[in-house]
Amino acid sequence: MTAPRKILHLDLDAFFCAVEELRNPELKGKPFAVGGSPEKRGVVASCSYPARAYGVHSAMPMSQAIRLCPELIIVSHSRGGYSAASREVMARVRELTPLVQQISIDEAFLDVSDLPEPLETLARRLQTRIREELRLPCSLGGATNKLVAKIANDVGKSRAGKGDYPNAITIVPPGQEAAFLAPLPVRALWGVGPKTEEKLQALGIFTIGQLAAYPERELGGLLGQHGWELARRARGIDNRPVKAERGQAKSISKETTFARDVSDGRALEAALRRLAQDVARSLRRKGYLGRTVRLKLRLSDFTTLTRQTTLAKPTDDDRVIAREVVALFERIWPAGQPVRLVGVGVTNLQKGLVQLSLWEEKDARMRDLQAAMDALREKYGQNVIHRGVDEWDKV
DNA sequence: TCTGTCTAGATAGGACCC
DNA sequence: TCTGGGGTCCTATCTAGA
Repeated sequence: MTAPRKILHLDLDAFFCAVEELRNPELKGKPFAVGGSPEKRGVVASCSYPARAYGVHSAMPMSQAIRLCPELIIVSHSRGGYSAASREVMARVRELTPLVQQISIDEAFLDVSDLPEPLETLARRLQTRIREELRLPCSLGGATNKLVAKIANDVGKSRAGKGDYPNAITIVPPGQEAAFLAPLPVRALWGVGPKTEEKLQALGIFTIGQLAAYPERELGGLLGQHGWELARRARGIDNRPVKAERGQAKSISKETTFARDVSDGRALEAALRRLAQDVARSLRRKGYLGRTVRLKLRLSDFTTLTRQTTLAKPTDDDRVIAREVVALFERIWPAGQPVRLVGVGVTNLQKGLVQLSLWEEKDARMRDLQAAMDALREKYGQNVIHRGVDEWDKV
């Protein structure tokens, strides 16, 4: 019989807020939220624990957050700097074990089965190091699998005292998985969102224990493959490995919500072209080509339409993506209908060797042009610059 | 040549996650 | 009264070709 695995789940507490406090210590102890502005229909990306005491939570519309907490300080999340802090944390995590699966900017799973120390000791050591070296608070959950480790962490954080960072450590011993999960609401289970919760409640299932006791076959009949999977998870069974390598991206997209709904066709088309440019730039930066171009439209009543088209050849070209997405838009937009959000995405990705060389060639030509401009500037002075910019645009 | 069946791929939408 | 952005995965339906 193999020994049970030892898995840790690390979550940086109110990560964006913690980074903002490092940048501006005056925020400490005050109710503040990082996110978009209420005028631009922004939502809360992260909020401080004093703000949470007012009922503010992430994903809440910022306008609603302000109503709940009128003295709420809003910090724009466009200032960035979070990735650098995240990299610092992950570097320390990888010093403990190379078996790290980073699942978002502020979360990771660690497989520490090969280390001799107990989970709690390892969790405490990592937490102390991140706090002392980076001044960032974090919580950890530990168990024999990823599912239970994550839920343990969520439970530990929610049980911590309100008003300050939780800095929690919660370990579920081997064999105790199902008993630990049983009293928790089904919503705590990975893969149960508002819709599935509603369906389960209609069956009289409110807790994970009730879900575990429910006939598996009936769940499968009601929810398909998802039902079978939930039945296993409810018993604390999860054999998924901690995947240290990051898989290849499946899609790249950009979208924008207008501050006010837009019904002017030309303005919408211009927004789509800008997004197509952003997507193409992102593809090139990451070295991908995409073959399927996807349009997303959200109307003022929140109905969301998507249309996609598959190209004969994969691309990372702004003009091709813009052309396709505008054609899709013209096909489905009921002229004059107010639009709340537009999005452009590319799927069917592959690594872009051919196109990349074209861009490299373009870069080389730009470098040549730059060298020529420098030489001219040296010879004739600054007045050659405008001519040079025209040449640049042609490239 | 026409029709039915099967299958794979494309498409659209939904649910969920952080 | 409101409901972001960037992803992944799943399912139902449509369609084209064998």
